[in-house]
Amino acid sequence: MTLMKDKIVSLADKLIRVKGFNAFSYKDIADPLSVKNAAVHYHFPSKADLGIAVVMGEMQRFQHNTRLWRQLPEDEQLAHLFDVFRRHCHAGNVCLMGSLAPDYETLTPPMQEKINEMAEAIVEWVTAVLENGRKNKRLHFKGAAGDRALLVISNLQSSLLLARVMGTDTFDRISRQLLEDLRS
Amino acid sequence: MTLMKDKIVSLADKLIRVKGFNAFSYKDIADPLSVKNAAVHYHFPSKADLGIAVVMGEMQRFQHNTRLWRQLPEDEQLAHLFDVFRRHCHAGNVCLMGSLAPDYETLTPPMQEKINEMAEAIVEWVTAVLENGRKNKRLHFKGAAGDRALLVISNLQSSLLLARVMGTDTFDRISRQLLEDLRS
DNA sequence: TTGCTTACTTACTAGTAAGTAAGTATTTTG
DNA sequence: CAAAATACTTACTTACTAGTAAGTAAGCAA
Repeated sequence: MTLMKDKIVSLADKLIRVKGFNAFSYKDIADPLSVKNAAVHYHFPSKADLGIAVVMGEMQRFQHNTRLWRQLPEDEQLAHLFDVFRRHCHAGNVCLMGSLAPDYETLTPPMQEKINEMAEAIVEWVTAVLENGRKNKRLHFKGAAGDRALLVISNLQSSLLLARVMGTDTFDRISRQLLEDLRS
Repeated sequence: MTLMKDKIVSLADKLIRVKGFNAFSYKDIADPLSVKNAAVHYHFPSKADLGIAVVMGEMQRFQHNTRLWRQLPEDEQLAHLFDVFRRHCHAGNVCLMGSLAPDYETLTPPMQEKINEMAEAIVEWVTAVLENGRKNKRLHFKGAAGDRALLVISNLQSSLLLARVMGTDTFDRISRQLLEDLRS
């Protein structure tokens, strides 16, 4: 767990969320950390390696968070997820999926694969929470839980994108509506 | 109405939707059209000029379509909009907003401005359709029409992104769910 | 037919991209 | 204490980027 390695991943994560994967360079990482671009290549030989590390970092945070929330009622677990996105919104970030999906066709197959894994992990978790929440009468919706999960994720992702163009209250308007729909 | 100029815009539109604005170059446009990159610069001095032309083209198509649909019942107007997105989905495209929003911070202010205009035009139209549809009992939903419009647009946008990563049926699952929610 | 405009090409610049080979200082290990 | 691994730097390459300056061929206009 080198310090520098973590700093590189963390900065790359931020750059992907703010500028997009194809719009940042190794220089954008090396300069703020006061190292040379070759130092970044030492830790991550190719840009795809760095991209994969960023996605894996996000997956670990997601797993860590959802474990912390496991004991809570399902509507509160969902509210916590919304809150993660809200914080990103106010930091001017979009979510990793929202940033990487448009660039998907320009990425290497191994990186595409990691993005697929991340997407499936999130869908799986939201589906389970919705399904259990409906059983416990804490959440109410029509149709299959899997389909509804896609709708929820799609909204969270896209409201961050819209918020960037139309202002941060866009996120709150969408997510409030969405959470109210599920609670009543 | 030069032929070449239209071909350039049309190809740029496709490239933005498939690879993203920062991932294509003038060469990607010049080569398939069998001209030199300077020819592209002749028509569009800077890449931002080209980007603006693409956004304006999309706005014109949107205006043209919505005018054609004006006489239809609101739920059918909405279904037509969904269909435009469905066709993009099956062509492997994401929508312009979905592609340009992640890159927003890397774009020039004039181009950001044009994207804002496009977003506002779409939100305005969907809001009006939802509002009228609720009056005519053809659409049913809770909350403000403007908030609901954001939710609808957010879903259309994001389901194209998710479809790219998780397969095209993702789009259909989300949009069916969404349209059923509004119709019942 | 002279002159202007349109739509390019040719040939180039300056800058930046990812990536690498070889060297070095520092720490770790047998 | 010597060897080897770690974490870099220096210096470089190759390839591509947006963008430009100058020239040209074809068509139209007075």
